[in-house]
Amino acid sequence: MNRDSRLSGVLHVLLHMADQNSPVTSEALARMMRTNPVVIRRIMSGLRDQGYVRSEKGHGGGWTLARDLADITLRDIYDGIGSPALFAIGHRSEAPGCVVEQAVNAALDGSLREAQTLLLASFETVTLAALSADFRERLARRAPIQPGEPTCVD
Amino acid sequence: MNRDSRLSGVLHVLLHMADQNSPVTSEALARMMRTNPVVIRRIMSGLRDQGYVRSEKGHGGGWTLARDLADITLRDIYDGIGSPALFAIGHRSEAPGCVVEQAVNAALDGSLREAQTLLLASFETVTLAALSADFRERLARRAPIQPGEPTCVD
DNA sequence: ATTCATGTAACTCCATATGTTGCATGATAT
DNA sequence: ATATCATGCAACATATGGAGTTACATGAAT
Repeated sequence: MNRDSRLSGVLHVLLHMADQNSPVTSEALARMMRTNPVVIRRIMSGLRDQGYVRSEKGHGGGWTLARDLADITLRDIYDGIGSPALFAIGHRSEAPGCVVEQAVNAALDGSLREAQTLLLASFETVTLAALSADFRERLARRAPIQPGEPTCVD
Repeated sequence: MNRDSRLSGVLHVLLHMADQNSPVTSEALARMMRTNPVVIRRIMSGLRDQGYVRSEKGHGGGWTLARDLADITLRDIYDGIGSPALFAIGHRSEAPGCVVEQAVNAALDGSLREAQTLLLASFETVTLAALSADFRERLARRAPIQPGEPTCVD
């Protein structure tokens, strides 16, 4: 997986899970994502603790969605994975002694805070159901699909 | 210097340069930023090529601003250092074969593009002159300063 | 009991940013 | 002229963090 792609990766996993009616194993998800099962468990553990997904051990075990897709927004998932830093640019130091630095921080903070507010609000307007619908539409436009045919080659 | 702090660092350097009426050496700037002179030269080379600053060799050499502070915005500097990635979250892959991934990318792209537009527009409204004025105001509020006294301990 | 699946800690691997060294180039001072 | 000062730049070293991997424990279904 690329760098800084946890949110993207988790969304990918969740949508694939939504497409199944039985639990999906970490191994199966890992194959889809071209990564390691442990990585899947790692990025899903937060979402499990927050009640978005369930995991079960043993035969027939694996991961299942714990909520309706319509009740989960991108914002929920973003928070669920621990609200990682949104921006790649930031401060040199948090509490600078240098007054120049204080002025720079204040200016950047202002702009970044504004953008962050907008971005998170935007995340709140997108549900996983909407993403799934978009997915199905793209699929239909692309090619007819047979029941049981895999929808992911990545 | 911290990670992802080029913009912040460059702004810091520029404001300190603005405070001097003679060229400032990379070494002096490096001391202020607690880093290495070569790092300073590295992050300044782009700005020099774009005409925001000048560098001169030899005795009395160093860095000088090539434009009025009022004519430089945060956006200019951001572009000047090469328009680095703004966001810490992104795609798993650019041209995914998986339709699920395409839908995820499209959704994230929409939100991110929106936020990026706002952020860059915000950067355009802030001039270095405004930053410098803010710096002087903070300085005055803090403590009287003697002529020649250093204004930076970072 | 065996098999399957997750939970988790500890480790390796790797990409990237930063820091450092060394030397070439050019400008100024004496 | 020559010594000194400063940037320009390439090459290398180091540090950091994310991703991947291994190993083993736990618990559920057959």
